[in-house]
Amino acid sequence: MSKVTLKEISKILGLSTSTVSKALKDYSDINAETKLRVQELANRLNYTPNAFAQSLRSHETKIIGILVPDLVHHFFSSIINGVIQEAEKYGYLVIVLQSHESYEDEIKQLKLLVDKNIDGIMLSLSDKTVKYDHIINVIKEGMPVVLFDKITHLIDCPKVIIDDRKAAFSATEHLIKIGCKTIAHITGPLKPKTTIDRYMGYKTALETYDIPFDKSLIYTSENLSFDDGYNLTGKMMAEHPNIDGIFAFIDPVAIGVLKGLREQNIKVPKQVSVIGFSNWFMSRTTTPSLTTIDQPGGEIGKNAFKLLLKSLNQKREGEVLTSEIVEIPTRIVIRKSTKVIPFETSIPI
Amino acid sequence: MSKVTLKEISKILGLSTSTVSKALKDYSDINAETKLRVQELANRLNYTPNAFAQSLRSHETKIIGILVPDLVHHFFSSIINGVIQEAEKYGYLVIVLQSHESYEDEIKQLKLLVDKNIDGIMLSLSDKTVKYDHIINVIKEGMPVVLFDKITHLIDCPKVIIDDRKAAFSATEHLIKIGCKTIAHITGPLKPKTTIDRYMGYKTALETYDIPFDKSLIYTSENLSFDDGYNLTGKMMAEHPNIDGIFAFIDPVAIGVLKGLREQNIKVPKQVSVIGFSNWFMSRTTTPSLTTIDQPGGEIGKNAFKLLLKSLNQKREGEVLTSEIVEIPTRIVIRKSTKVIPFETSIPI
DNA sequence: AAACAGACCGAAAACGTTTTCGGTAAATGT
DNA sequence: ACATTTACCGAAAACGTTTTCGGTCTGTTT
Repeated sequence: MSKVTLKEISKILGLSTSTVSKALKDYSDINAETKLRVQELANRLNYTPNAFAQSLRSHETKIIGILVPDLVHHFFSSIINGVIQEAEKYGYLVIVLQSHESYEDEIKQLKLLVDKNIDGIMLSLSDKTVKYDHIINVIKEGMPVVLFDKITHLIDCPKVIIDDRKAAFSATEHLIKIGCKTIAHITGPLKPKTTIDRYMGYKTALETYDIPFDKSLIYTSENLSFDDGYNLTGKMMAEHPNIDGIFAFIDPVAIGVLKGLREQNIKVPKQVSVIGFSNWFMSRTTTPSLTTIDQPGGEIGKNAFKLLLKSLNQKREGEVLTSEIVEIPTRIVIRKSTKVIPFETSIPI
Repeated sequence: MSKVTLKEISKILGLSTSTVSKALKDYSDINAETKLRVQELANRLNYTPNAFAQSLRSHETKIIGILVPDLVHHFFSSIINGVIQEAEKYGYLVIVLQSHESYEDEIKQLKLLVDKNIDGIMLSLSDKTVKYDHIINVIKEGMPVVLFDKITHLIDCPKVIIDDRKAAFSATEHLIKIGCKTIAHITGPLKPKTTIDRYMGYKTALETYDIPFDKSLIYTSENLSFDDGYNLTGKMMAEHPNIDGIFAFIDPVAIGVLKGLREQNIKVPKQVSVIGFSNWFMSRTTTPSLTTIDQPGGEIGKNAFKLLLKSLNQKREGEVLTSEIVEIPTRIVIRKSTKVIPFETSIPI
């Protein structure tokens, strides 16, 4: 029932707790035979050290926290998956929290983690967060923090990102290379840096290929939803019947567009090519299947944990924490919603 | 930098740590003025009690663990979401672990949680798990455990389930009511109870409506995947050209079927009605959108935490832990992949 | 004036571990 | 025979909190 302690083992064996502790940790100043006796009894009694007591002494929990805007998302859940997998290798457990895209919640949840004295924190900013004192303070107190995906360069700490701008450039470039002349872009609320970067990537690609930028070809999805994409399609095609390429900043919107176009009897990709962003699970199940940009969530998670681990070690050694930035490469996944481009199928970017 | 402790506060104020501790907890034997002085200083110094020390004394962590087969799943992530939300209300944090459908991993991860002395565990069995000693032992040691979704009645503890059999019955019944005569069922590897129950629900519905059961109408998807559904479609329609209804035991398979049927130019729902199970996010984005059974993951998670909390309280009070079973209702979501049934749109089951 | 009741505070033990610093006994060296 | 090393073990402090049990003052009652 109740857990075995060092004291009990020591009492049974007529030893001191110090000796028992040292025997279990294979100290050199303990007789080999004593060690054996202790270890054998500990095994028989199923002894496991009390984690609280250890933490109290060592100031380490072997627990880290991850705070994401929203867990129920393929992208974030695969990041968490990557973190958990990597953390497991080093004996760390992971507490998961959500900010629900709320600044106040982000502050609250962060405090919860800090108060639990966990070893480190990984977080992706909420879209509403525009002040960063709560995070900067936590770092100042000596807590290792790693930012990923939704980041800001106003916080000095290790970060894992994908280059949304570069990826959006590639997406747009792909549409250009298959011959699209009038390319619309569906963007979102211009708060998160990622959304802005995708917009910029689109613009840069047009410039690079000498296609005039037309602001009226920019549409905005407020809810990042399937329905938004579906509803915007009518408006887009009415205002610009000559659109032959659409780059949506996130897959569900692109899938909504696909459905909208089909209902208007506009052939994809013959008449209009559509490309999304994120490679959601369902994007390969649509008809036609969706060309999109793959963001490897698992890789982001793994690398974020690796950076955190590095900070943890630096802290233990009393070194100053570095602020490395790791960029995870994305790639374009070409499926059936875009016209074929000869001699190429998948371009790493 | 380093955290403030009771001792430091007491030193500054010329009090003992006991007095400071009691002042902060509003004990009645402390002078009101002293309390104020202490509380004010504690606030100014940003004092927060050391969680390790508290846990060491109280034997409580205010942390619980949840072990799921696979986090990157809409169903499981929404369960976890429900758990986290509910746990937050009571000041609990949640450690998330995965068994990856492996029996060995399940054992390993469970041990990790137990060794961390967390307060309680919620788990959904891996498909491979057929022995339950590792869990029963944990319960015997006094750890509160709640099972959800993938459960077994061989473990005596609180559980949260949906009635897969009843839900599958409704799904099949719906096909029957809209006039389907030859109804195929795609099932999976018959290990998890949920899969078996869905199979049984299908059979029971046929019996109830006097439709002869034909074993050759049962097909098996090994990987629960979109591709499986897609690939099985040809075989099904070749062997049984008169099929007019298909009940797939999980949405991605059903969506694969949808695509397969379209490629064979078989009209859905005119010629064949298709129903899935689980209401995955994408099932409403397909063409035609998929009729399916909704499993409310959030509700399952919330209720599982509530049961765990009850166990936690019972343990604290020294009472014997009860083994309540909560059944979460599912409902059929009727979309466009099944023919319409007059005078009914949504049947709660 | 003796006895008593509050009011207020502190000493100390406990939770279980780890690690430093001695200490004892035997073994080795001169 | 004495000094010194080696091998082994234990005492004790420390991590930070909580709570029991007294203890010392006042001030009040007979």
